[in-house]
Amino acid sequence: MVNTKYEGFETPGVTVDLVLFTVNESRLKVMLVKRVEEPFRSDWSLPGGFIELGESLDAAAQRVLVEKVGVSDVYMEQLYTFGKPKRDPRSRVITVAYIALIPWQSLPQPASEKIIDLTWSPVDHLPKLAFDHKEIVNYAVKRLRAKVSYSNIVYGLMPKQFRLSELQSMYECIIDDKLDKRNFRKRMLATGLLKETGKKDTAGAHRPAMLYQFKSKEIVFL
Amino acid sequence: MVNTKYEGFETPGVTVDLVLFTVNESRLKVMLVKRVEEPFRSDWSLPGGFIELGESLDAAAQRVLVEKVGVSDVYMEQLYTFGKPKRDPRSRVITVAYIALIPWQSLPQPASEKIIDLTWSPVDHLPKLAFDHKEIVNYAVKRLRAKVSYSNIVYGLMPKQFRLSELQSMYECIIDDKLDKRNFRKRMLATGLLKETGKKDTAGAHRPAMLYQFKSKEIVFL
DNA sequence: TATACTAAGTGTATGGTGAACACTAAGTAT
DNA sequence: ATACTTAGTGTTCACCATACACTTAGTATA
Repeated sequence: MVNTKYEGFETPGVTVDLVLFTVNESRLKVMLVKRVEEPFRSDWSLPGGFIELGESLDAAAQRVLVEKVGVSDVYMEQLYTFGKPKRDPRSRVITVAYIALIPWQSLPQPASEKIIDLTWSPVDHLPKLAFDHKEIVNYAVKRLRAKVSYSNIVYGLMPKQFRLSELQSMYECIIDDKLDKRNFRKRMLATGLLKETGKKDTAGAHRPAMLYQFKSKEIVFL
Repeated sequence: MVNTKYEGFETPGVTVDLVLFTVNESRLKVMLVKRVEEPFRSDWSLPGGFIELGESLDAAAQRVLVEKVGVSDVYMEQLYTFGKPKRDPRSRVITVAYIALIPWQSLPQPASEKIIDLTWSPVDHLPKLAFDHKEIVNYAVKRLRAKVSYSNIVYGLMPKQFRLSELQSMYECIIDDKLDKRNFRKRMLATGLLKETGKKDTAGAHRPAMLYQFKSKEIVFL
């Protein structure tokens, strides 16, 4: 904090931007929206919005999530604050970036007229992005990949019940590497964070798999 | 980013606040400055300041460091952004908090007339702090303690050359726990980040110790 | 209804890493 | 010369991560 009063200073704008992750078709993807205004008109960008005065940063991120994606109650955490002076060519804008995770199954089907200005892009084949959004996405991917290895953060991408093989391929999509099945199962069950549901998944022409779920929604560091 | 223009919105103030760590008298300490104005007049607070329009967040943090502490070229990283609506009772202020590390030996001696409004407080015996600064400090301590265990971030607190026993007690002060001498030395030397200087520290009535230094100033994750 | 197909599910051996643990070495002070 | 202080050094053991291949239980189809 500082002793100086703020009146008389020209003040920067403050936004939140969301890096919303999902996994679909075995790819880690982020949500992008098409800009309809200059600058960067018709480029892709992260969903975001200016914070409102009575609203905390977390609340602003939640609001943007509801407004732009139509979901709530997903895992979200603050990522980093980006504030280079020229990141928005119009005026000084500082953005507090958030990561959010959403299971593909939980996504609402977008209305058909809106689908054109919303896309899910694989993180390793991003299109040109507006502002410094590519930098933000890359930073977010780095954080997510790191966090996957020392926490159970993937729960945020899983449906309520799932096969262990689905959990494994979720890990594999995120870290972009293969894992050993037996070791993976041992490690996961050893955490004590999973419980059998008793139900079996009988889909597919093969032996049915036990369905599991997380005991708790809390994120835990291993 | 968002499509809406920002003109016409009442905008929040944006500051940077510094959690500046050092270790002295075997205690992990943070720098605090006494407030001279309302609100929280004569309470302790973190050094900070409003960002200027042409200035990046990192640059603002550097500037505050130079202005308030009189040092530069120290390890610094962005910590987190705090933005609860009522954290400043006067008006909406969002603060981007930074961590900085400085070896005690590198601190300039404060001019005697200023010393009264600057103090170094052990992190586990903080006085009452202005705004939400206690929350910020606690978050910073958590981050520092975690990071110490998986990186060589302590280099930021060490003088150029040091005995391994000094390095060990630096770790011990930060994590507030004792370490085994032989295991510590093995682990540190195994990182390959240290090199012998060839010099010995002959101070003290005992066997002289080899002086070491870090090969590089880069922070490395182990 | 037998056979092919697919994914589920399971155990062991090995190498590496972290933790516990105590004595000798090399100086200074008295 | 003796006491004192910190520097410096190796080994054992328990645990964990890794590598690795076959049997099981269903469905599909010939």
